[in-house]
Amino acid sequence: MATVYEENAKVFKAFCDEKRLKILELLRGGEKCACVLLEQLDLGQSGLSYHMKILVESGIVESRQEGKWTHYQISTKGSARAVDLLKQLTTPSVPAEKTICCKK
Amino acid sequence: MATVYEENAKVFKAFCDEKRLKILELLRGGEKCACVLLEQLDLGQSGLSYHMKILVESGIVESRQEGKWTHYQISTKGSARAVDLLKQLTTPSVPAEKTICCKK
DNA sequence: AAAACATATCAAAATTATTTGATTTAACTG
DNA sequence: CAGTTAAATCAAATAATTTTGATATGTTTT
Repeated sequence: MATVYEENAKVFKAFCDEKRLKILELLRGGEKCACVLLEQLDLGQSGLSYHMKILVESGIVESRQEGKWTHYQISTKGSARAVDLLKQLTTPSVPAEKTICCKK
Repeated sequence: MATVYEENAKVFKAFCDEKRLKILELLRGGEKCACVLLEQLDLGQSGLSYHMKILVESGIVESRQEGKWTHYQISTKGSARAVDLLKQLTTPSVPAEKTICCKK
């Protein structure tokens, strides 16, 4: 089983890579078929598939099969969850402890 | 010069790694000296330094020098910027284009 | 059913990130 | 000023990610 750290890291993997940010930018314009992404990106077919898998597993993108085509779109829910998580990870835990350290 | 994709990816690198998430968790409890982080984490001195550099460069953490000690804390501004950026990266661009593709 | 097509998966190679130990830099201490 | 300490930097080793090309899977078309 994955630790909570690994689970959380997975969400942000979506945003850690240039290629994936380009894919997300395209998806901001609406749902896209893999074939459309492929012709707009400097990526081979298996490379696109690799990145789409990471995006889907992060929860930020969802896919919809239609015959032999796969359509991808940004997940509103997944994105909202990522925003909440990011806030949580950077918000002080309530009683900000006074750490005494480095006594000279 | 770095692309905007690289710049944006850098922000989220902070959250992509288990060790860095553990560091952020500690910093949620308030400002900490490197020496304190070191004794709470399974990391060597140079390893901690490596990760702190990535965290500082992401803008999520800020450092404060005090004599020979370095103190780290979560940056409120940097975190807010990351949240805004995340929202931006996942929000549909205004007129959601209807993409026609994959005509059978 | 065979051919064509879209996408996923696999394995190997290439690239990038992380860890580790040694060295350096800078600041304090006596 | 010599010695000590905290943290940064460097280089080498290791590990993880990404790319690439080949093959597999599943769907549609003929």
